Amino acid sequence: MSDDLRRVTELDRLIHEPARLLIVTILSTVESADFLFLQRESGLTKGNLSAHLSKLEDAGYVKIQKTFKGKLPLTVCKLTAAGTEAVAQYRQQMQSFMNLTTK
Amino acid sequence: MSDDLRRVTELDRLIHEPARLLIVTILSTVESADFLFLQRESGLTKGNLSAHLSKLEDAGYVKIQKTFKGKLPLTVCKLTAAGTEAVAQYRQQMQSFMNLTTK
DNA sequence: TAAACTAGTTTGCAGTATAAACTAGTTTAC
DNA sequence: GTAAACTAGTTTATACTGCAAACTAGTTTA
Repeated sequence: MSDDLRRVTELDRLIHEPARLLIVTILSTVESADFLFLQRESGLTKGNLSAHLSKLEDAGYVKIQKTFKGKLPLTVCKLTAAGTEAVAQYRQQMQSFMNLTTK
Repeated sequence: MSDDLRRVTELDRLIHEPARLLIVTILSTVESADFLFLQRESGLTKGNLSAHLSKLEDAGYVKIQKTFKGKLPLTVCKLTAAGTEAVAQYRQQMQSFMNLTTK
């Protein structure tokens, strides 16, 4: 009876975490973003952002390129195809869930 | 600029957890529900359900009444006014977030 | 009266989010 | 020239969490 409702427990926890949901959402609005841009936009601390980015990278959702801007390190992040797909699916599942009880 | 987006990190974590989101959503569709009904509907294990209910109770979101059905214990759960309000707010916040990028 | 069942709760463990502390290098001040 | 402050991150420590297995307390069945 509440089989549809139950699917809420199948949400991708990697995306579900608010800090990461924020990060991937920001990333989905730009072609790519460097670390400091993400930090400013998200308001997360460096440590926190770094840890979340590593998880997203491990999951294959974000590609991280380390280069240099002049002599300073520059970390550029970009959603992968898998990441884009995961975000789309998450949004679809969450919206479906919301629609089940909103009306 | 992404101030609106950032609010996603302010979501009530107590409600955000999928298992609890499921529980409170089920509770919001009924006047009250006993433990076994919730277990069947949610598909959660007893231990898990018990632990989540305790958290919701501690938060004041769910009222738990322990009685007996004949000689067997019966645990009846019910959303409190605060719980109903918290769920409504969560839904509103999550929907706002979704609307920011879905469009 | 022993075995199986009911209705839960507690415990143990593995995983998590977070900020503080750290690393490695660069620029500025004196 | 070298000490202090800054940049751009990563690692570590801690406190919290979700989860199922093990347990509790009582009841019914054999």
